[in-house]
Amino acid sequence: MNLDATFSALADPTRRAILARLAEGEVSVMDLAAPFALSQPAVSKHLRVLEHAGLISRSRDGQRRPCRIEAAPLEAANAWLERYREIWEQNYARLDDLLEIMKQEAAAEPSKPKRKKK
Amino acid sequence: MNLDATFSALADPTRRAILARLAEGEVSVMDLAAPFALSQPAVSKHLRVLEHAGLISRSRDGQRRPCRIEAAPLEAANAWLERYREIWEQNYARLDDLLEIMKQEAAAEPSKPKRKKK
DNA sequence: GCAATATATAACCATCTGGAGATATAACTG
DNA sequence: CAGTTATATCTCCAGATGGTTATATATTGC
Repeated sequence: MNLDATFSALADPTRRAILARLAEGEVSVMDLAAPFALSQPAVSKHLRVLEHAGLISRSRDGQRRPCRIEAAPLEAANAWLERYREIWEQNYARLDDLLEIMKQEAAAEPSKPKRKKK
Repeated sequence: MNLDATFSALADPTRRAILARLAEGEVSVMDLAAPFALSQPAVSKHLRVLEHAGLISRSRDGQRRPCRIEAAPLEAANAWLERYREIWEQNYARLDDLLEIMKQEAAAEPSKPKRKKK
């Protein structure tokens, strides 16, 4: 489960769209390619990137190679991001604090107070 | 808030390490560069990528340009991933189901039963 | 075996990326 | 002003990326 490969694979909008499509179930390569103004080899390349990142797996159904989403790398990416959750929540907390302070200042003194220049 | 730029920025281990460092507070470029076997220009390039993705901002402190983490893009990335949460949770549910079935089959019949082919 | 369909691979191209070293800019220090 | 420190920018390079067209492979159906 390689975060480099995972985030790199997710950095392309075509590949994110492919994953969105696969979230609803298995889809063949041709069917995946249809919505895009892309050649079939280009789509195959994207699928190879996704497969290499472990984000999809493929089976065999006649001549089709249906793709299936594999969520483990997404979960790993989520776990990485989770470590930063407190930061953005903290930022909201700070914003709330700031808004609260501004409200109090506005109530205490309607004129614009000079800011300390640090 | 551009997911392409965000995921692309997160795809590099040096940049993820930089973010991890910044999670603890503002750090100057030299201090950020110290742990890496990288030239200063290389670190500046990484910082430019992070800044372009909105993942960091920079202020001025004398000759220093301290970097600060900006969590908004991380939150956006998290929101994108969140849409797939049910998939990996579902996969665990399926795995649990499968293990349960295998256990029952093993209990019912010790020999290897033939799998239905699709 | 042959044609058709689905997919993969090859060869090529333009652009991007991550690194380097050298140099420029900006701000402090004397 | 001159020297030092912090950072940015320029130029160069090798390799990756995303696209193309052409071609190869695999599977089904006759």
